[in-house]
Amino acid sequence: MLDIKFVRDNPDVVKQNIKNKFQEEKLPLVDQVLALDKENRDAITRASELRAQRNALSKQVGMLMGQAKKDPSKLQEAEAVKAQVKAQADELAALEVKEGELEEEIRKIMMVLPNIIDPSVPIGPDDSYNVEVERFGEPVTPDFEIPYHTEIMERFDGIDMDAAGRVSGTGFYYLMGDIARLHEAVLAYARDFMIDKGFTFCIPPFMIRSNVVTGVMSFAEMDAMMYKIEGEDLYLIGTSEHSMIGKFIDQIIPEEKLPQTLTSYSPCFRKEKGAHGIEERGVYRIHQFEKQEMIVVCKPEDSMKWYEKMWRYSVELFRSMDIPVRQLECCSGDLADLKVKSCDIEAWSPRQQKYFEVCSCSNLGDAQARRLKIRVKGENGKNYLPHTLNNTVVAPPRMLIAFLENNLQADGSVKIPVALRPYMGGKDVIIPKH
RNA sequence: GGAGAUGUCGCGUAGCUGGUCGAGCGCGCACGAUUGGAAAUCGUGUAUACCCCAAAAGGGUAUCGAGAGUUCGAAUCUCUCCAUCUCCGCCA
Repeated sequence: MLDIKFVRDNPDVVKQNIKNKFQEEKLPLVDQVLALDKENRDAITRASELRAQRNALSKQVGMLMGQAKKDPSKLQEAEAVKAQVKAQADELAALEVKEGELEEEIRKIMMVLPNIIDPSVPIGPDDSYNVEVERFGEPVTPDFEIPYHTEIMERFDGIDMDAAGRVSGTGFYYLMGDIARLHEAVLAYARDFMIDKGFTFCIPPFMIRSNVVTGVMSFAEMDAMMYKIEGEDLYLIGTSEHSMIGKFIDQIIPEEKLPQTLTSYSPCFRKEKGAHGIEERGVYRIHQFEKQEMIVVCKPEDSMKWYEKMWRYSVELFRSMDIPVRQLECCSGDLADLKVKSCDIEAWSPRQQKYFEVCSCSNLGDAQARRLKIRVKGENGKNYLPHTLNNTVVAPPRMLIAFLENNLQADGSVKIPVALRPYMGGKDVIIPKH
C-alpha cells in the first residue's frame, strides 16, 4: 500500500511501476484515485469549516444559557442560535456520508495499486521470468529410483493417509513413528537454528479475530484460505505471520526496540481452494501443517540488509541438512502487490529432477506497516513507518519431501545429517520397516 | 459461563448533576534560567492523524478503550463490543 501523498507527487513513477508489473489494466486507477482524493480533500475542508462554525455557535449557546439563568430573555437568543446550527446540520451530515464513501473508494484503489518494486527486481510478466540467482550444493541424481515421498514414508510405517481421510477427509495426514519424530526434529532444529541467529522464539495465538484477518489479507485471499470458527469471531491462522504481524497492528514501537527479529512456531490451516495437481498428492499441499517462520520489523534503511540475511538463513538451514537448494528471484510480474522484493528458496527434488519451493522471503517495505498502522517513535519524537519482512524457516511436511528424497540411500534407509541427530535420539540413520 | 467494578494526554490521578475540557494536578521527559559543575529551585514546553496554506508562520477538524446513538453541544447520558481486576462456576 502506497502513501497517497506519494501518488499525488509522483503519479508517473506509480504508473511506470504498474507497467513494469504488467498490470496495464490498473493504469487508469492512478488518475481515478487522484481525482477522488481531490474531491475528498475538498469535502474534508468544507466539513471542517462547518464543524468549526458549529463548535463556535454551540459555545455561544452555552454562554447564553449561562446568562439566561440571571436574565431569562437570553433564552430566546439561545434558541435562535440553536436554529442556526440546525440549519447547517443537513449539509454537514451529507458531507460526512460523502467523506466516508470517498475514503472507502480511495482505500479500495490504494489496496490494489502495487508497491514500488526495488530497482534490482528483474522485469517480466510471469513466473517463467523468475531468475535463478545462485545454486547451493550439487543437485545430485542417485543411480537408484527415488519413490514418491508417501511411498518412502510408508516403508517406515510413517504415514496413514487412509485413516486421516476417514477421520478428517482429504488434505490431512497421520505421521507416525520415525517420520513423525523427524517432523518434530526438523522443527526443533529450525527453532534452535533461528534462536542461535539471535531471533526471539515465539508461540502466537492460532486463532485470530476477523478485524486482524481483514487487516492482513484481502477478501479473496481470506475466502480461499481461512477457516472460520462457528459461532465465534475467530479464524484459524493460515500462517503465524498473521498473528505475528497482527501483534503490531496499531502499535507505536519505540525505536530502541528495533529491529524486532522473531521466529514463530504455529500450525497452519488452509482451505486451499483451487486445483490440486497430481504432483500435489501426499503431503505437498494439505489443510493443516506446521511451520517455523521468521519475521523482522526494522528501520527502513536496514531492510535490504535483513532481506539478504534472511534468505541466506534458509539456504544455510537446508544445506546443513544436506539438501541442495537454489535462490530464485521473483520477477516484477510474479511479485505480489505489497512486496518490494521477494525470492523463493527452492529445494532439489531428485525424483522430479527439478527444484520446488520450500521458502519464500519477502521485503514488504513500508507497505504493510502503512496498511496496518505499525509505527516507530524515532529519537526526535517523530513517528515513521518501519519496514517489514518475512521468510519461511521451515514447513516440515513439505521439507520432509526434500529431506527424504535427498537423504534416501540405496538400501532404503534414510541418513540423518549431523545437525539433526541430537533431535533424533542420536541416530545417524533410520531403517525402513519393510 | 454467572455477578460486580474499572478503562482519561508516557506513568499516576481529577473531571463523569452535558457547555469556557483537548482536558486540571503530580511524576517523568525536553529546553532555558540559576551554578565553577551538579543537586535543589524557578520558568517554559510536553500526543496522534488529517485539512487549508507554495513553504514557514499560522489557522481548522477529529481523537478521553472501540463503535453507534441522543443533543445546538458528550470525557460526562444511552446502547453494543473489547480489555482488565475481584468473587463464583468449570477445566489442561
